[in-house]
Amino acid sequence: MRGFLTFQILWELKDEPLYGQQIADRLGSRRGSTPTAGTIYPALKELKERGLIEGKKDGREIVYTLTEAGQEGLKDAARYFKRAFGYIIVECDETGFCDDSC
Amino acid sequence: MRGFLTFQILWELKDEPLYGQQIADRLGSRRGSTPTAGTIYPALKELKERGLIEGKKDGREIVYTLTEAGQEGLKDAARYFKRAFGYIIVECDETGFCDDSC
DNA sequence: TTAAATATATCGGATATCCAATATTTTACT
DNA sequence: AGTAAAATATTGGATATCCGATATATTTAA
Repeated sequence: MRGFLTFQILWELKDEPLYGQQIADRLGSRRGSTPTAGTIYPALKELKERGLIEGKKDGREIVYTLTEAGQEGLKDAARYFKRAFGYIIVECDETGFCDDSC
Repeated sequence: MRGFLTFQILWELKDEPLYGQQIADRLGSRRGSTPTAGTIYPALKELKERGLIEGKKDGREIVYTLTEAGQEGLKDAARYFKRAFGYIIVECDETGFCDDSC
């Protein structure tokens, strides 16, 4: 997995199919700022070309789902992500370091 | 905070001073591959120029510590990181999705 | 006091990331 | 049908990221 954007897209598709704008909106609610069209569609295109997601046209939307390879890829990426960065989240919670109180 | 590298460097310095190679080795043990000299030293230089860390020469090593601004910056970055990506770690743990058993 | 090892430093370049701007397609509404 | 809105798509470019190669300085060991 290269970037966090594609990883996070796969993650959002883990449990339910979504179309482009929905994905962008969800990432926006996580990150604080919503990825623009120029960000999200090239990322979806790349994931499709790599065979990790597939899109099905539904009206004016294209609904994406994980392929078999996408589920495997997501699993690998999630394991890596957890191993590489999980300790930060854990330590945040355990020590209260991330609490944004005054 | 821009990248995850600088964020992770600050995080490693949170509790104890470290010098460059130590930082690289720690990130290596987290990530699986150790950042090279061409990666770690420019990153340290940038953090120093932004006033987030300061280095003190100790023999042939330069031991870095967080500045006041660095602690604040780390706190902000950690909060963002947790909000943007923490749910992935949490869900990994709760659902067992990241378990790398067969 | 050389020689090897360790740590730091910098430069060039390949690749990744992401956005603004623009365009096209499709649907919804009148 | 005609218009507005929504979703998708693409391009160009600015910036970030990171490594390989190379170089310098310091320490340790022979």
